[in-house]
Amino acid sequence: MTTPIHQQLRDDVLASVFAPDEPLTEAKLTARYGASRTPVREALQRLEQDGLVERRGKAVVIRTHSAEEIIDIYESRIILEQAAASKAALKATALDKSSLDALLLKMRGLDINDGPTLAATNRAFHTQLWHATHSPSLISLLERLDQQVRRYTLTTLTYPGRWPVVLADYAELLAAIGENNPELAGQVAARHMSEALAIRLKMYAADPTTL
Amino acid sequence: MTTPIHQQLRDDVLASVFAPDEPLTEAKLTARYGASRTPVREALQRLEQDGLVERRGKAVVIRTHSAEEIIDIYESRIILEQAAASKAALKATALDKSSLDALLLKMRGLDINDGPTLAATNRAFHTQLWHATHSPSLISLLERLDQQVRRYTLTTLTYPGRWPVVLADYAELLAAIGENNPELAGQVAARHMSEALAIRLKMYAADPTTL
DNA sequence: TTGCATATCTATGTATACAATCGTATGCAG
DNA sequence: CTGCATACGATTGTATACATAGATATGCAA
Repeated sequence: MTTPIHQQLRDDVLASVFAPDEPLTEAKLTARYGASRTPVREALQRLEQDGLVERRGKAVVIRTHSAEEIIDIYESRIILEQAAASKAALKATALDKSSLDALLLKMRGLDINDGPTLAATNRAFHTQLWHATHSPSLISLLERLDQQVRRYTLTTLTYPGRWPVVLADYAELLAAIGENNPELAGQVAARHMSEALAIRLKMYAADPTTL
Repeated sequence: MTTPIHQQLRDDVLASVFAPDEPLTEAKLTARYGASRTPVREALQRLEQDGLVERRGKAVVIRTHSAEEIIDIYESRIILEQAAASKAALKATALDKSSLDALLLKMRGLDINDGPTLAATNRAFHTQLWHATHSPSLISLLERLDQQVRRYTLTTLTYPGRWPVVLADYAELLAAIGENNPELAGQVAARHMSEALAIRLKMYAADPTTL
């Protein structure tokens, strides 16, 4: 039931088009997207339920997360990524596996300094992995968590020396999935995500303003 | 941003007031709740995002889940309940612990045959446990999963011999939380939820119509 | 000048009119 | 009788008018 305006607005929010304190008034959005208030309101409501915006008093504003909240979400995600990796090791089809292999191959060829492409491809890899679980509930939960913090693009991928480790982790992960070893796959995923969180915390400690 | 009509409609849906194939037309709901189409539409949209209703073609109908889908949700819930128990063992305050103790005490005094009360109190216990994690993301994910299958009230609690085991499990769980043992707490929770799923599967195998 | 009361203005909440669409019934032809 | 085309009806999608509330500015009095 995702309307065009909902997609546009969500994309704009995720692309940080709006400032965190800028009120998203319905009038402004109707002008911007050329629709009437009704679809705009519905889009806003969906974004609110997705945790992307929040009501502050009467106004709707971009939702920001404290460092604690981001860490909390990240910790939940570690749990779910581990579970997803395990389940993927049990449920992945040959097609799933070859898609993941192809993605990893693609990632190996990327420019290590092209942050946005790295981030996008990395996300594609994760998404593909989630789908390899063939578990609608896991997919939905992970998409939800990811979306909530996607705006905080301080990705760990460009952290010095990180990218090769990421590629190695993924290779190990795919190997575990390839041989249907759920424990190992889950363990690798958990370690990988935990390291990402650790780097994130380190970056935050070094400069708390760059969430 | 939860409107009165949204609450009423959700309560009615969770109480199985509507048949799974009955179209929830906006006209019918405006009449039932005495509001105009706009708030009704917003309520329907929220329920759709929560996975309680779905659009079938143009109509909105109660969302039903296949046995596979219910099992899938249950498996995800096992993961999250384990995580929640672990985190509760780390984060629960003295107040959290005493609230849980009080709830368990209350559960011990319940009539073993009063299914609805058993289910309600059991849910209260779980909810309290979730909150003891002080993790907004975990709470939100668990509430989401719970809500999606709450209508399938075929609770395992009235299965012969189950209730005493439940009470024993909870006592063990609270003990683990009391001594801040996250591994044990998580393990107990996982075992508890897995057994519940196993019973559910057994009940389903015996009579596939009673989801 | 400060404090409060009040008026006004702006944005949202609600109702309803209008448009578009989907499903269905109906009629006609083969 | 069956198949398809068409027209109609019901329901949702969209726009807008109206109601309401919250914030802010204004003016008066102390």
